[in-house]
Order: sequence, then structure tokens, then C-alpha cells
Amino acid sequence: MTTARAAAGNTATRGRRAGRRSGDQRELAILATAERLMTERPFAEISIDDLARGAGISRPAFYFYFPSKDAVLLTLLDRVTAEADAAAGDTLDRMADDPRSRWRDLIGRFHDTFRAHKAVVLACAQARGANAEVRELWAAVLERWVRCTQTAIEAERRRGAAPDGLPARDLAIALNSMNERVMHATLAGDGPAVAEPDVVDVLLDVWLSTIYRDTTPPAD
Amino acid sequence: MTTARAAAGNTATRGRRAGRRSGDQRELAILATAERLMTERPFAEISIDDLARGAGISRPAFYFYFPSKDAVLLTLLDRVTAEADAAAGDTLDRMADDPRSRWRDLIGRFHDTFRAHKAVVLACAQARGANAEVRELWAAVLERWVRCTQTAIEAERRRGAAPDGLPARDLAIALNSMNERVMHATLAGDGPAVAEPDVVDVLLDVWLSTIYRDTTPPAD
DNA sequence: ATCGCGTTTCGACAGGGTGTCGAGATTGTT
DNA sequence: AACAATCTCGACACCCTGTCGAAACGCGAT
Repeated sequence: MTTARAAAGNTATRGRRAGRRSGDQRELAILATAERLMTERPFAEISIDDLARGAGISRPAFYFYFPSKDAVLLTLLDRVTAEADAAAGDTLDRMADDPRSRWRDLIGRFHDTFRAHKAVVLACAQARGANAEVRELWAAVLERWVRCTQTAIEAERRRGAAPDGLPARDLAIALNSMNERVMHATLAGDGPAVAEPDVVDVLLDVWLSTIYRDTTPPAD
Repeated sequence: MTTARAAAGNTATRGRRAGRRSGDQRELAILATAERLMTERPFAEISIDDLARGAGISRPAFYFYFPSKDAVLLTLLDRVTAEADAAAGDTLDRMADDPRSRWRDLIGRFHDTFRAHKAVVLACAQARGANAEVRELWAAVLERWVRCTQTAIEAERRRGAAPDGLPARDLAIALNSMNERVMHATLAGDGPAVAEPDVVDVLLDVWLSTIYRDTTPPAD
């Protein structure tokens, strides 16, 4: 646990010194290979040997850079979480003017993050079941989106734009969970799914109905 | 594919004759062992050897009954789909009187199915990523719930109880996906989750807001 | 009783994946 | 040139899957 988490952390503070030669390139090559292969076939069907050969090294050499296959995924996921955090950024500050557009932004950014890292996200969804670290890291990402949503809902209620009702946190969890699952199904082409061009509109519709209820999303 | 699917089907029409002795008991023993072990540790960590020894046979003997570990899960899932079908049954027929209670029934039954087969459902969510058959069978279950929901929404719109809006199917997909993910998170105790006693109420709240919007769920 | 025939069981094997160890090659620094 | 950190890989032990063929079992027909 500690080992893998450390390896997945920012590359600067790993057990190694600064004076590196080919190492950084190799590490990047492994990550690039992983991301490429993940677009071709499910994560579970990619072996460490595939990753190593793709990066031009032997299987044992792989272990010099990552402690396991999951650690590679974790590193990739770390990048996504960073981007997701940046995307969520200041959306809620400007909620007061044109809430409908703000909410659309929030969902749209969620969606963009998913689409931009489709392969990583789908692989994580797979690995999440079997790997506790992936599960925790993913949970942390989702938790941030939930908190962001919750805060925005409470602000809307406070200024009288949205009616009171169930705890904002519960709604935030339900809505964000919906987004996760629906987008996943759409991107994976898995089972019943909303068509890609419509997905943001459909989700937004549910969000606005739930948050504002009979109140039509006010202009100010 | 054909092989595994056949083994997962109803036990009557398998390649074997009727005159069986200890076989049926052994098959049941394997299924029981699987369900028991799944409550103790993740499906991925259960080996065929565990299943075989749990049922009192050797590993090769296991293959006499099931072609793979996934086939066991598929058989278990078959049971759940049957129960889910029965549960969905006649809910929409009686929608006209007291819609709120009817919707609550629908969500409640979904919830009951999840809870009753918690281990199977969680294992399927795991296996779904790696196994196409599990994915398809699960998709079929969800598709039925979606269709059921869609039909009910359209009926409510037709009788003027619910306003028109986005395609009923898209809403049905979004709402059922939400239910799946939220209930999964709650049961798995995974990441941000709604507390178990509240989960049905929270989901119902989102459903009613989305389906009826400003219209308060009418009495008739 | 015993022969024959499906049913059931398992030892042994091949194949493929993981993770580790220790010896060696490489390269910047002194 | 020599040292040490960095990097690489052959070889090994281990676990798991799936298959094969031989053998044991149980029961009806002879």
C-alpha cells in the first residue's frame, strides 16, 4: 500500500536521486504505452510484459519504475484528478449570475474530463472493483465533485433561488453518481445508454429539476 | 461464448442426461460456496480451487460442472434476473392511483433486489469490466428496468399527470443508472455514499422532481 | 454376479502471468 | 581510471488456469 502509493505520487519525491538519465524517459514511455494499449483492449488483458516491451525494456526492468501494473494506472489517474480539480475550480463562485449556464459548465467539465481521459477512466472503473487504492483515489475525486456541488446547492438555497428539501449532500451524491454512471455507459457503449451528443442535456435536465424543483432556474 | 452461456442457462437443458446422481448436489454446492465466499472477499480473489474445495471436490472436477469461474457468477446472476423480472412485474399497471407510492414501490423493489443479492450484485459490478457475458446479462436486466420506467413515464404524460420534456427513455436511463450507482456505493460502503436508511427517499426525491417537475405528484 | 455404459473424479501436464534476486552493464563524477 | 548510482535482464519460485486420459463409481440389463 505505502509502496505503491509512493510510486504513484509526484515523480519528484521518489526514493531516487535527481541525477537521472534515461530513467525519466522510460517511465514516460511506460505511461504512454499504457495509455495507448488501454484504448485498444481492456486493462485486465494488458500484461506487464506488454507494458515493458512497449517501452523497450524487459519485464524485470519494468519493476524498477513501478511496483505493479496497478501503480501505472494510479499514476495515470493522478494526472486526471489534478485536471479534474483544476476544472472544478471557480465554477461555484460565479453561480449568482445565470445559474443554468453555471450548472451546465459544471456538468460539462465533468464530461470533458471523462472524455479526454476516456481510456483511463474506463480502466479505473474496471480496476476499482479489485484494487483498493484505485477505489480510494477515485472516491477522492468524486468526493471533491460532490463537495463542490453541495456547496453550490447550499448557496442557491441561501440566496432563495432554490427551495429547501433533502440534505444538499445527499442530492449532490445522487446527482454526481448519476453523472458518473451515465457517462460511463455512454462512453463504454455499454448496455442502455444516452447518445453522446445528448448526455449533457439530459443530465442537466435532471440536475435542474432536482435542485430548483418548481422554481424555474432564476435569471438572478 | 456459446459454451459458457449454455452452462449458465437453465439447468434442465444442458448436454447431460436426466439420470444424475450426486451431480446436482455438487453443482448446488459450488454455487453455495461461491455465494458464501463472495460475502467474505472480492470475487477476483476467489480461485477455482477455492470453489472446488468448498464444494468438496478437486479443481479438475469443477470443470465438469462449470466451464469457468465466470460461468458460476453468470448462473448466480441468472437467478437475480429472474427475481428482478418478477419484482418489476405489475407496478406500472396500477400507476394511476397514488403515483408517489407506485414510484416508491418501483425504486424499493430495485433496492430490495440489490440488497437481497448484495454479494452477487457487487461481484457482477466487478466482473462486468472484464467479462463481456456478465456485462451483457447485466445490461439486459437494466434494460428491463429502463423500459418499465419509460413506459410508466409515458403513461403519466399521456394522462396529463406529468409534463412533456426530454425523451422518456433518456430520463429512464439516467434515473435507473443513478439508482444502480448510488445503491452500489451505499452497499459497498465505497466512496461518497448515501446512508442506507435514506437511500430510497433520496432517489425517490430525484425521480419525482425529474418526472413531474413543477407539477406536484397528483392524487389522481 | 457381472457386464457395459454413462457419470463422476482426479493426478499430471502445459502454458502464461506475477514478483524477486543477484549478477552485470552503463554512465556521470571525481 | 575508478567509484557509485543508475539501470537492465536471465533465471527462478510461485500461483492460477484449462485440458487430457486413466480410473473409479453406480445402476440397469443380461
